[in-house]
Amino acid sequence: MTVEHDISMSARADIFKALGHAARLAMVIALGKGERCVCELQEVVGSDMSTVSKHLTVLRAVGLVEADKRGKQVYYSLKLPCTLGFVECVDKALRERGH
Amino acid sequence: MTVEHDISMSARADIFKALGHAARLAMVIALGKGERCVCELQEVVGSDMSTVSKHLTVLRAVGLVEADKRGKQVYYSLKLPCTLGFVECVDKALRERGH
DNA sequence: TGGTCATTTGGTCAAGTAGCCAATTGTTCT
DNA sequence: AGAACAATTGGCTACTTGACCAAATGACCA
Repeated sequence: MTVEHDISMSARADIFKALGHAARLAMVIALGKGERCVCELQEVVGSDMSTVSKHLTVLRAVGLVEADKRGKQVYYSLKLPCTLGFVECVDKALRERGH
Repeated sequence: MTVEHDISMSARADIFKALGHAARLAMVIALGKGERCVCELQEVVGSDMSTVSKHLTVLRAVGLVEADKRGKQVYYSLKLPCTLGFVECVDKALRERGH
């Protein structure tokens, strides 16, 4: 068997849903290069810090990222690096049909 | 470089978004085993056929699946099989924290 | 041609999501 | 203690989504 069926379909879908937003996906890709604090991620996506923080809450809720508070800053890191592999496959498909 | 940055982030995110719904993800997983007509997919997810059809429109719009009309039926097939690989990785993570 | 079956489309409504601002929490520095 | 900074939370509004029903399309069969 390749794909398991005893895991809730919505639990799986929630992970995709969390990645289904340009800002959140951009942050996950940035985290692929190493941990970043919220203010650094804010620069990546360019929106209000409160918005960034809420996006990070979504990513944390599904276990895609992990938060580590150190001093005044909170550092986020990627817990599911295989996400980047899928992004590459998606990119390949998008390139093939000419973005 | 591992992840390209000249491809629109929202184009990528739209693919994740399309997968971010239990019914759509279930259909994609079912299509991983081979092509299926809409009525077969309807049995997989159990909702109204019009709802299933709209979900399939979403998947088709982002290029995840392909439609082929043969006689009265429309057969859908999976265009991005690497999706299944990511689902497996997601499953592994979900299992590790005890679904 | 008329009927039936598979699928799609249009419309409506309830529910969910994203963004911003303002206010709050918690930490460091003086 | 009080100022300054990083991050989170609450609240509001605008927008998007999902589900169902009803109606339309399109293919096959009698």
